[in-house]
Amino acid sequence: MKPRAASTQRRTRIQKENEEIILESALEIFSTNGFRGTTIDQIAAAAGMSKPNLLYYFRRKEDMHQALLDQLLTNWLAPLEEMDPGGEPLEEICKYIRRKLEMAEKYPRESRLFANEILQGAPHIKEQLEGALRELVDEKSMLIENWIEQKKLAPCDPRHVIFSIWATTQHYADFDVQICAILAEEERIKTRFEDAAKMLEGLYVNGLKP
Amino acid sequence: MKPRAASTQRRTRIQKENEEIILESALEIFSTNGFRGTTIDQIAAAAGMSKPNLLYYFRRKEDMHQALLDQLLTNWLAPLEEMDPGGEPLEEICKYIRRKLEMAEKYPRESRLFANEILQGAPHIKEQLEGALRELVDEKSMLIENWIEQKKLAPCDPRHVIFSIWATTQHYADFDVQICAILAEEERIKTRFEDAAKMLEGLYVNGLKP
DNA sequence: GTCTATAAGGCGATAGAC
DNA sequence: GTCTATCGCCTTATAGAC
Repeated sequence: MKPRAASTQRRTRIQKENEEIILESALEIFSTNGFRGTTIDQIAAAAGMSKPNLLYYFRRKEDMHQALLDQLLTNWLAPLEEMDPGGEPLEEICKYIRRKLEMAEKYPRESRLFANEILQGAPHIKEQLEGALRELVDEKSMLIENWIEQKKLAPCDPRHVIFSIWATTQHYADFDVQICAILAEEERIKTRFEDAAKMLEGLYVNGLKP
Repeated sequence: MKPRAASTQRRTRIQKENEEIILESALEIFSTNGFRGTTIDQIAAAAGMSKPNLLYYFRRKEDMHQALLDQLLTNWLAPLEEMDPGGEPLEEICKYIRRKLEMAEKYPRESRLFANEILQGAPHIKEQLEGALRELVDEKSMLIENWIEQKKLAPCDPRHVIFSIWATTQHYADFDVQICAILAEEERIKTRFEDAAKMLEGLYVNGLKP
C-alpha cells in the first residue's frame, strides 16, 4: 500500500521526488545485476536512504521492478508507433533504425532491464507482449506489406524485418561490453553508434530497395 | 578440489557421467534463471541427486557456472572460424548466418547463458572477449575488407556487419518468448527459423552485393 | 517520514555417519 | 560416493521508537 495522499502539496512533491530517486537507483542496479542479483540494500545505498525508509515507498522489491517495467513499455513502443504510413518506405525504415539506435545509446539501462526480463521468460510482461506489442507489430507489418505490394520495397517477411531491427539496435545496448571488447579504443569511445547507424542504413536501404 | 583420480576405470566413468548430468541440469537452470536466480537445490533436483552429493562433484556453485562458460566459448567461436577465405563472399556470409541460426535453434540455452553473462558485464569471460574473440573478429574483418577491395562486396564496416549477424541470429534464441508472443501459431510452431533464414539471407545478399 | 533493531526464512556450504 | 543434519550468512520484510 502506498502512503496515503498527504495533506499539503509540499509533502506530495517530496514523495514524488523520493519515488523518482528510488526508481532511478533501482534501474541502475536491476539493469546490471538482474532482479535476483539485486539487493534492496544496494538500491537503498544508491538512493542515499536507509532500507526501511525505501520500503516505506515501495513495500516490496518486486514493486519497484514492476513499476520500472510498466513505465518502460510505453516508451518502448513509441519508436515503432511513429513509423508513418504517409512517408517514403525506405526513409521510414531508416528513421526507425535511427530512433532505436538513439534509444540504445541514451537509455541502455532500460534496454538491459527489458532484455533481462525477456531472457527469463518475460514473467511480468507476457500479457503486454501478447497484447499491445503484438497488435502494434501486426499493424506495422500490414503497412510494410502494403509498401511491398506497391513495389516500394523488396519482398520480405515484415515481422522478421522488424525483429532484425530490434535485434541489431538493442544489441548495442545489451551487448555493449562485448562490442567494446572488440572495437579499437578510438571507435569504442567516439564513433560506435554512428558507425553502426551508417552500416545498418546501408544494409537495409540496399537490402530492401525494390 | 575435484575428487582424486579413482583407482578403477569404472569409477572414473561414473564420475564423468555424473559431472555431465550435473552440467546439463545446471545449464537448464542457469540459462533461464541467471546465476543469482539459480539455487543449488534446483540444479540438484533437476539432476536427480541431493545437494551435498552434487557439491561433491562441484564444490561451489560458481564452479559449475564457470565450467559451462568455458566449454561454451569454444563452440561459440567455431561458426565464425569456419568462414572461408577461399569461398565466394556472399555465399560465405549466408553460410555463416545459417550456422549461427542453427546454433540458436539447437542450443538456445547456451545462447541465453552467454547473453546473461554479457548483460551483466561479462565478469567471468572478459579476458576471452578481449583476447581470443577480438583476435578472431580482427582476422575475419581483414578478410571482409579484402573482399570489399576486390569489389566482391559492397563497402561496409566489417566489424559492425559481424555484430549485426550475431545480434539477428542470437535474437531468435535469447528473445524467443517475445518472438513467440508476436507470431501466429502456425509460424511460431513450425517455420520461424526457416522464415528468419530466408529474410536474413535476402537482406544480406542484396544489402552487401557490390 | 526516517531511523535502529530484529524477526523469519532462504541458501551456500560443511560435518560426519554409512 | 551418497546421505541426513546442520551451521552460519545473507536478504527480505516488519516492529516500533522518535
